[in-house]
Amino acid sequence: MVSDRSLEVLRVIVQDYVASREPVGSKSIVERHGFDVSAATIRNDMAALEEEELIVAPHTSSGRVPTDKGYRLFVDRMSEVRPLSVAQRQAIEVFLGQSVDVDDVLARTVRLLAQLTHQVALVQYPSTSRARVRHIEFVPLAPRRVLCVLIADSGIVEQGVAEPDGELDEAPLAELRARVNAEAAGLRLTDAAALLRRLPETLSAERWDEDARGFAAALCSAIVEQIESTRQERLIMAGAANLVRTEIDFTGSVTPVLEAIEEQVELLKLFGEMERDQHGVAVRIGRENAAATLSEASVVASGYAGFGTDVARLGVLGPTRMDYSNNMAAVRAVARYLSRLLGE
Amino acid sequence: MVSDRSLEVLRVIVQDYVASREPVGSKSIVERHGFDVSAATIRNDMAALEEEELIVAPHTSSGRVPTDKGYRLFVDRMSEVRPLSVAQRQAIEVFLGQSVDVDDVLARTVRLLAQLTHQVALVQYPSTSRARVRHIEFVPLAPRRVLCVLIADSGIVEQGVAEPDGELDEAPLAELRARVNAEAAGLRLTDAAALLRRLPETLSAERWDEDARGFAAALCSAIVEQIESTRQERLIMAGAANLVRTEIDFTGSVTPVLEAIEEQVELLKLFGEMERDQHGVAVRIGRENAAATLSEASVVASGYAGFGTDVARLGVLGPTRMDYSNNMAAVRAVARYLSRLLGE
DNA sequence: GATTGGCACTCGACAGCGGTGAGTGCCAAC
DNA sequence: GTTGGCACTCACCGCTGTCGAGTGCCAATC
Repeated sequence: MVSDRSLEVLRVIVQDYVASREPVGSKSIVERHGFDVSAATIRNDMAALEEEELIVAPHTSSGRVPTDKGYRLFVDRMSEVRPLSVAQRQAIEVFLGQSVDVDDVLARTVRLLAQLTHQVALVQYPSTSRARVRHIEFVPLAPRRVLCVLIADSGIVEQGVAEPDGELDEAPLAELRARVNAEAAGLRLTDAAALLRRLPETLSAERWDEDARGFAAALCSAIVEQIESTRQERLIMAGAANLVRTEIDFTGSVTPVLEAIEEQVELLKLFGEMERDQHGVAVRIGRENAAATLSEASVVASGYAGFGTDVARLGVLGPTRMDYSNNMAAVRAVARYLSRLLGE
Repeated sequence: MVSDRSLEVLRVIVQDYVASREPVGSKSIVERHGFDVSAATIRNDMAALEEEELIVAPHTSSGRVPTDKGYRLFVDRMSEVRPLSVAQRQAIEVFLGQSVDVDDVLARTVRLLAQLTHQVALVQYPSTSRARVRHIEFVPLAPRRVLCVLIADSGIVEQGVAEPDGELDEAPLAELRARVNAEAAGLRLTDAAALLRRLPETLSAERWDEDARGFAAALCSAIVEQIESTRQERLIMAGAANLVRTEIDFTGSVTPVLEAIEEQVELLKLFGEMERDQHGVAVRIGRENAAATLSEASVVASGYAGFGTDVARLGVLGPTRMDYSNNMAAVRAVARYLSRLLGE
């Protein structure tokens, strides 16, 4: 039985606790928030909230602290995601507006997000699992050295040098280039890899002798290698100092948390699982995270769109005691702006 | 007046203090290191070392701790940089051996270095200040959209999309490509940028009308932009958790240290100043660092060579109380291996 | 002259102790 | 349903006393 006023009490408990890091008591609630009831009444409400496991008292007779469940209710029902301030908006535009290449945009993005939220920011590199081939290019560098460039529609570019056994004139190289692009362009990267593995065999035997075919195979397999080694599953991080600053919110140490972030794999999995809610962002709170190391951490994330559909995710990570409203707003705004930028 | 035995005492003080983080006293020195003299004698030696400011006592009558000057003497005169263990060597080969592109190699390198040293590892992206143009490529993506790729001999590849006003057939585009490469290849990036700014004007007026010239100018300026925005001055970091683990070695907090690392600019400056010593690595200890935030930190760094001369530096950062021998050995070995890898 | 044992002294670490104050649960009264 | 009163709990703070590792100094010794 949780009354409306009780929910209001939960809200101020969350807000005050996030602001002060101190368990909040009934008296300070009525004093600081102009409730028209007495402290004893609030105590009754708090008892009800505790019954519902929305708050707990760290020790007998101390103020209350929100539980993960309490934060969850707060996030779902009570936090309006207020738009960013004008200054913050401008910061985004100024900070991201002048970048050229994707690496640079993402590096700036992650730093910006860390700055806006005062948390650790994470940006996943555009995933190639959904990305498609836009263009493949072969550039002769020297005899027996050909630069193979793969351009995906997520904007990423991979390159590598192939060292085929023989040589090939410009004309058949152009033919190969045309053929490869005609067949592979538009395919998903994984499909393109499969195609390229077979392609050399299908070259017409009249015009492609043994050597030329070997040459083509070398180039194709270089591209395949790039597809496979692509940085699809990579995260970049900024703002580690912010996490350390909140060290006190973690029992023990933040070391395992930082390690988990640097390991990436756990975070990538988590990013993959998260679903946007009605605000356009996804939030995982404390023990909602499967990983035990993250049981005192919350993650706010959103997908961002590249040249087509969502290509990857970005977000922030911090102690469960974080400013969800602000962080959700910042993550959403940055994701949107980044999408717009990459979509151009 | 520092005797030979006194230096030996300094060595064990450094070693024991690094190992235990506890100020080391005269008694434990004779006990644990088989000195053939009494504790009182060691105390006299310690008084001499203290006179020379090589060690200090944190409080009256507690064990001694090395000063920056003490560490410096240790590093310069007493630490033989012992080769890595076989297992460590193998780790390097396995970890780095299978990478394809430069981004990937460097990402692996920095993680490996963090793992080998248990410190924060830093790798500077190959500097372009000395790098030269290897190849420039223009790839038509769509009408009025041309991908411009710049390949430098440091191995880095920059790309961006130019959006010229008009259109151009393949033939003049090929001519432009040939011309640009003929003139720019081999130049330092900065010289190439200067050249490319002028180049469109020098195109023969007969075959290049107003529009075509504008088109060429758009492509050239895209390349110039890439040169200017190149990631020359970028650091990647790994092992932040290691720094946090050594938090106790920093008075106050590691937060400012982490911030300084993430800011990059101070570190890049520092990297730029460091000179290799006879071991092939450079070491900066505590207050030797100009930046006040790093006055309790030491940096061990080495340059690595790319396709020619030194292109950038890599190293580790940690508390002054670090295992210099091991870290110097690891940095040197990784730098050498990376150089070999990039030189191929 | 270098080395040694002895001795008084210093000082951080740790545990025990009581006072203080914010906060609680409960209850009877409104 | 709300309120004021009351006894109770417990973290926090500062104080105290003990313990032990380590020092500096000095006179005695090799």
